[in-house]
Amino acid sequence: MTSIRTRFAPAPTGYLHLGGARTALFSWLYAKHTNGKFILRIEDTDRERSKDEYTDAILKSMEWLGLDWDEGPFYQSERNDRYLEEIDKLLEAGDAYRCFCTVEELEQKRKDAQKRGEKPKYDGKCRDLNLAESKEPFVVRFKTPKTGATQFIDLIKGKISFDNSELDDLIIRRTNGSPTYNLTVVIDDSDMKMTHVIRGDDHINNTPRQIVMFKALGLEIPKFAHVPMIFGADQKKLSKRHGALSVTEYRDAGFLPNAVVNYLVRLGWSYGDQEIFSTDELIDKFDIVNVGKSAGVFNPEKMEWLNSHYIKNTDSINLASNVLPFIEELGYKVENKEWLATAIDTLKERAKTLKELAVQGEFYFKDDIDYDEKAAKKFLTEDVIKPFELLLESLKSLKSWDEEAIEAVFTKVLDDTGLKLGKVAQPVRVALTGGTVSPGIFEVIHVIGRERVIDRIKKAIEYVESG
RNA sequence: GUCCCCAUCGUCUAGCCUGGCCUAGGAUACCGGCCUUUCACGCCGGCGACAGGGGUUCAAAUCCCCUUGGGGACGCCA
Repeated sequence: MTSIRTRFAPAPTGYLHLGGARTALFSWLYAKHTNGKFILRIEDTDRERSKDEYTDAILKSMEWLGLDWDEGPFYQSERNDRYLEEIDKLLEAGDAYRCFCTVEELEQKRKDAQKRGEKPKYDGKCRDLNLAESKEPFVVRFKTPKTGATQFIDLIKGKISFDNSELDDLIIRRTNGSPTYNLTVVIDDSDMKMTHVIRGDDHINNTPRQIVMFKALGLEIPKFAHVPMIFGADQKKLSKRHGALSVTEYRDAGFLPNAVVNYLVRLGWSYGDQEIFSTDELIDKFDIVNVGKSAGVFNPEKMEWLNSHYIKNTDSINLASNVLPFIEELGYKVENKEWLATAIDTLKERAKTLKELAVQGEFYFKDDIDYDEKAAKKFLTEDVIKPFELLLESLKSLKSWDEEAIEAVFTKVLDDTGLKLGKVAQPVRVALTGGTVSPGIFEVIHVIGRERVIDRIKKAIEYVESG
């Protein structure tokens, strides 16, 4: 049995978005699962809209997601001669012909057809004229069979059939001489020996057109698997209107690649009731037969939930490098990664994104604490001077600076003052963090460190005394 | 409009192929409780779906047909 070869073939006309990423992921997983090869191909035949900037972004996004390719990236723009060669063959064999109809003419015919309630398609005016090359601009069209039907077994959708009468003679070579998508895909998928074409189901309508060309060129037809679309909350194909879309945007918002992959894979694919999958597990368990037929709605909350899961379950020391950029974005510098990891330990149960984590831990990184007005008014009152002074004294001389010892200090102060923990902890929290919400107070004290804790408590006392 | 595809909680889904174990399971979101020094986490509980109608069958979420609804494609874009 020949080994399986799949591909991802984006057009560099935009950033890699969630839908494309999922298609790439399915394709990649299927190749990995079957011990096959995953090929990356950049479909940049549309010179007007293709941009290097997008190609770079797509490659970066794939790398970030961990979707590595075995061959490529191949660029269609570099394979022009190959396409023209096949077009000539088609022309010679009478399977294609030159068409001199103008754009305006075609536009008008489309409108008329629409008016008559028909599917707008080329009427075949030049089909049997056998026109030779001339100075007039022309395109080359593929001569689609007029009768019969073209069908294929889609690995996801099942049997799909089109009447050939539905297909018109599509353009395979533009006036400017460049080849078009449906032809280049066929040649590339054949040249690159693809066994499985896994792509978005917006390509279902292209499939019969490609199959007739595979046949005309005498090429082997690959298997097809059309994965359903991802919709926005309005049930419409995911697009710019739906807000954050591109993979890089999620990276910059503080998502972990594992979380994005895990979310994407579970949208349209399942393995019983399991929700959390490691990459190795996915490679082991992924199969096209478990991909659903229907479109899925993108649900940001569930992706956040997965992200928080992965944040909680990643070692803080590993998380540190991922968090650093977000801390820097807030304008702080952190040199000591070990220390940062201890801070992250206290924050990661609470954050849905790395960005959130950095913001919630801001008091760890900044020098001067600004009090939240309400919090200060409520908690930094005369009553706290006494316990604060007691705390200061004990903390200054505390032998081992660990959470247990710090807790013991509090217990002692509570005993001496007869106050309840809440009465002391909240004011301390405000003194140290500026607000009323933070990780556990003993961990906070531990992480902030003796010098800065003492400094902040002193400042709080001064604040109270100065009214 | 024409062709193609799709249809289980708000959302992602299990179950469907190979009818009975489905009083339809899980996850997320939401609501409530417990835990608790705050907020979270965690744990426990609740809410909530087989689009409708016909068949076939002793029996249908599961098989067949129709209707309805939704989406996609109809480019010298990919």
